[in-house]
Amino acid sequence: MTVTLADVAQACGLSPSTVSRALSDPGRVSAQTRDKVARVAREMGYTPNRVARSLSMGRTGTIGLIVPDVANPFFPPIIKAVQARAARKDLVVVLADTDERAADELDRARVLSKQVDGLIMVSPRSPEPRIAEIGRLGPTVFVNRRVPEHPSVLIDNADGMRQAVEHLVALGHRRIGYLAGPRRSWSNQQRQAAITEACAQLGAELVTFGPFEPQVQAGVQAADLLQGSPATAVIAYDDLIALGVMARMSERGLSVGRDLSVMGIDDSPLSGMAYPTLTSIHVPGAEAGATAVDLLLDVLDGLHGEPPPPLVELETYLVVRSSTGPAPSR
Amino acid sequence: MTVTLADVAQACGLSPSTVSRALSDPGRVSAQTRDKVARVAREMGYTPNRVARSLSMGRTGTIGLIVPDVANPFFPPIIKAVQARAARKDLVVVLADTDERAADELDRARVLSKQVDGLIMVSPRSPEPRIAEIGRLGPTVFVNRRVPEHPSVLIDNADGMRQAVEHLVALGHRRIGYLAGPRRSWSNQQRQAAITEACAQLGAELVTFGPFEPQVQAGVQAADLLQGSPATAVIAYDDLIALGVMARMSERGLSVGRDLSVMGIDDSPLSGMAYPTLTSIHVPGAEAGATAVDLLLDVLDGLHGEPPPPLVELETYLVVRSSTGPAPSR
DNA sequence: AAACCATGCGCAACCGCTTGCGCTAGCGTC
DNA sequence: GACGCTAGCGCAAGCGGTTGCGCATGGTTT
Repeated sequence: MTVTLADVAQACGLSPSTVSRALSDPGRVSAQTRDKVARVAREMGYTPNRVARSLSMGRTGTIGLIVPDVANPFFPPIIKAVQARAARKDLVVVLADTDERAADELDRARVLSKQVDGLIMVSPRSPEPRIAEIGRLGPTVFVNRRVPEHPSVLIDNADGMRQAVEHLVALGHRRIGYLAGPRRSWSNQQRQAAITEACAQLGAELVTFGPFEPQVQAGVQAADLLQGSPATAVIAYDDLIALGVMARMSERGLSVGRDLSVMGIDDSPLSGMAYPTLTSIHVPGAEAGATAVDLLLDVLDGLHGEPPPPLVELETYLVVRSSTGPAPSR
Repeated sequence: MTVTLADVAQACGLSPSTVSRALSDPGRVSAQTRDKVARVAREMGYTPNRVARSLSMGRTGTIGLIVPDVANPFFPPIIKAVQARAARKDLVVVLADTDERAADELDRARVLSKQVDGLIMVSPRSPEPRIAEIGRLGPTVFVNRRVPEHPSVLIDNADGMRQAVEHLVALGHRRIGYLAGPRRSWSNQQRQAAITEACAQLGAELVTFGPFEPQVQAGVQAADLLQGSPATAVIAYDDLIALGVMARMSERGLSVGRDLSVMGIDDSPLSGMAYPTLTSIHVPGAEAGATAVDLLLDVLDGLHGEPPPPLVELETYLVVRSSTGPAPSR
C-alpha cells in the first residue's frame, strides 16, 4: 500500500541505507545516485514514515504546548505564534488545554513528554514542586513563569504597570483599585507587586480586590464589589475581567471612562473591539510564543555545552484607549 | 537512562513478549505474572515508548486538527472541545493553523497526515478538488463543510437564520442587510442562502454587502458602507464583523439597537462582553468539535464495514441580546 | 494409561528508518 | 607495480514495542 524506503531501494537497485543517505545526507553519495534516488522516490510517491524515523533517531519532530485555556483570548496569539514558528522549523505542535486546572498540568505534561522532543508550558498554575517535576520530564521552556534552572520567557510587567499608574495619576486618580487574578498565577504576583510599588512611588493609594478568575463573569462580580469603594480607577488582572467590569457598569448606567476608569492587561484583540475601547497594557504574547520555540530549539540542538538557561524578558507598554479618563471631581 | 520493556522483562525473569501482554492484554497471562509485572514496572518507573508502539501497531494515538485561525474567537471553543474529547480517549491532538490561507491547508494536511491516525479539518477554505485530495490523505472528518464521501459535522444554519429574520421582522424591520463572509467559505454560502430564503418568505428586502474577511476591521469598513443604505438592521457573517460595525457606529455617535440593529453569528463568548451585548445566532462550536472526534473514532475503529459516511447536523438558534431593537420609525 | 486440550509463556519476525563499520574499486604516489 | 588513501555503498544491528505461532506443562477425558 504505502511505499517504503526499501521499495525505493529495490526499484533503484540499491540498498536501503544508500537511499536513506541519498535522501537525507546528500553529500555522502555520488551525484548520479542522489539524482536517481530522488527521481524514483518522487515517481513512486515515497514519503518517509516519520514514526519510524523518530524511533530510530530518538527525535520526534514534535513539540508539546500546554496552556491553561485556549478560550482565553490571551492565549490564541501565543498558540498561533508557536505553531507558526514551529512549522517553519519543520516541527509540529501538539496542544493540550488544562482548563485552568493546575492539577492537570503535570498529567498532561507526562503524557505529552513521551511523544515530543520538548515542552512549552505557558502560564502554568502548578505549585513550585510540581513545576520542578514537569521540568524533569524533559527539555522544557516556561512562558510567563520564572523557573530556576529552566529557560523561560518572561513578561516584564513592571514597566507597563508603572506607565499605567503614571497615566492614571496624570489623569488625577489618587485611589486605584487592582482586581487581582488567580493566586497561583505568577504573573498576578508580578503585576500586583509592580503596581504596588508604582503606586507607592507615585503617591497613589492602592486597594486590591479578588482574587478573580480570568473570566468576564468575574469582572461583572468585581464591578459590584467596586460599588462602595473610593477607587476612581481600576486596573484589572486581565482584559476579560476588565470587560466584565465595563459591561456591568454600562448595564448600571454608569459611564466607563468618566464615572470610573477601567484598564485591562494583555491588550488582547478584544481591547479594540469593546466599547468604549479598552485602555490596556500590551503584553507581547506572540513574541513570547515565538521566542519560546527558539529557546526550546536552542536547548534541543545544543544539548552539549549546557549554557546557563537563557531567560528572556519581554517588555510591556501602555496602550491608551477610551476606557480611562480624568478622575471625576467629587 | 530510560527503562524499556526489555528491562522490565529481565527484572521479572520473563520475556518481553510476556511483559507486553501482561501490560496490555491482561487476559492472556496468569494472574501472578500480571501482578508481578505490574509491580515491577511501577517500581522501575517504566513508561511505554509511544513511538515504538506506534511503529509496530500502525497507530499513533494522535489526531490532527487544522483550523483557519486560532485567534478567531469562533475556533477556540472547537479546539478546546476536540482536545478535551481526544484526551479522554487517550489521544493527543496536533494543531495546525493556516492563517486563513486556503493554499496552506493541503500542505499542512500532508505533513500532519503522516503522523496522525486521522484528521479533523475545520472550516476549510480550499476549493473542491483540493478538499478531495486532503480527504485522500487518510481518515478525515470535516467540520463546517459538506464533503461527499466523508464524514462531516455541519451547522444547520437555516433554522437560526430564519429565527433571526423573524426576530427582525417582528421588530418592524423590512430592509435587512447581510454582511457576507469570505466567498470561499462554505458556511457563508449556507448562511446567505438561508437568509435569502427567510427574507423572501417573511417579506423582507435583503441587501448584501461584502464579501468581508472575518475580522473586526472589516466590520468597521462595513459600517461605513452601510451609510447610504436603507437597511435598518444587519446580520453579519460573524460576530467579529458585527463587533466592528458596532464599534464604528458608536464611534460615530449612533446608537446600536436604536438607530441600527446589528446581529452577529457564532454567539462567541464575545457577544456577551460587547456593549451593547450582541444579539447573535448560536453556533454550537464545542459540540461540533466533540462530535468530530467521535466520528473520527468511529471511522478509525470500524475501518471494516464502511457504513455510509455519517453526517451530523447541529442546530443553531437565536440568542437575543441588546444590539437589536425596534426599527426606527423614519 | 494413552490420547487430548487448554493454559501460559518464549521465539523470532516485523514495523520503517538510521548509522557505525567494513568492504571494494579506482585513483594518485613513490 | 606495489602500496595507501578516499569516495561510494552495503551489511547488519539497532530503536522499543507487538504478535503469530509453536512448545511445554498440567489437568481432563475415555
